[in-house]
Amino acid sequence: MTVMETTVTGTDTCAGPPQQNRRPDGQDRYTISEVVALTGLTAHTLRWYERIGLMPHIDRSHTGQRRYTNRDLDWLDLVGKLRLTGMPVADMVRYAELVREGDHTYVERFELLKTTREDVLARIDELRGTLAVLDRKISFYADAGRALASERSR
Amino acid sequence: MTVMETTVTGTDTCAGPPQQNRRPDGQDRYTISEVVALTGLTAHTLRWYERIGLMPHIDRSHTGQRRYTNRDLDWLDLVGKLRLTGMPVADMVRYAELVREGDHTYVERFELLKTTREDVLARIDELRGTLAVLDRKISFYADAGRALASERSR
DNA sequence: CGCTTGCTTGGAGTGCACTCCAAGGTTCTA
DNA sequence: TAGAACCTTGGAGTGCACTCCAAGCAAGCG
Repeated sequence: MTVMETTVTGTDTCAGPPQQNRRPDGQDRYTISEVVALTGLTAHTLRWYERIGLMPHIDRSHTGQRRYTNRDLDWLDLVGKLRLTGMPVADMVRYAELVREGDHTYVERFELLKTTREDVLARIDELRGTLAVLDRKISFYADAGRALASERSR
Repeated sequence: MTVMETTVTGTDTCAGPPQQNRRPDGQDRYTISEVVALTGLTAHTLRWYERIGLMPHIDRSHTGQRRYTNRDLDWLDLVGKLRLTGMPVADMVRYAELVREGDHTYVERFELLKTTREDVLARIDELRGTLAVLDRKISFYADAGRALASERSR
């Protein structure tokens, strides 16, 4: 047995803080509307994620309705975070493919995450730059406002 | 003469750091391709900005070609910063309208800038949150990689 | 059982921010 | 003065990330 089999295979979760409102593993078969409530995504979006390969194939009830597991919710949490970074959906799909392809893709996943991290840092810097401009203009308007007020009170 | 007339009317620039590659005021009549070179925007986008009211009407040569001024470049710099904040174009158009409408809109402009500032701060926080998740996953992959390497060397 | 609410599908539609096109006039350099 | 490069317009097209639709089956309740 290799290290990869025990540590990287399958889940790719390396779970974060424990999630609220979940059922214990074993009874974790959520309907799509429960997942809507838990994630804030729409049912449309959940089905669309599945169609484009951003989700694994979701388990189905005997009549064909989707039943999501805790693992699916973990994956959606990660996708949510990646989406917040501004990562394009196509890149997230690529990451999902790498996970599905198995252990031999772990270097590529690692690189993808590091690149994303750099992008986030760059974006934060960019935003700090805009903040400087914004603050300059805001204090300009504040000064103008104060001057106007003293003008009025004369 | 009111304070507003001298400080807020017209330019709305409250200039930032001096810009490179510009001609002195008075000889500032740039063609669209010069503005493309200076701003990194495309000519299409510059014309589109004008059409939707994000730019004031640009001065024209006697044959109808656009001639941009230093003031137009200042405005484009501000628009670029606002765009970097993620502000929707429609909101930037709204801001441009307020500037055109004159001094009595200055409170609304002030509020808009402060709201934008709050949005930027929130976005930075959000990105910091994603950074935490990213760092956790990255160190997970790094550990898996190191473990695999020592496995191989045995 | 009937009723309401929920879930299914493929495909079409939406909103945003550009991006490009055709057909023709303008400006510059040799 | 010829040719290349640049500029003009309205309107159509693009790519992204959803978002919605119609028509029909499924689930839960009195």
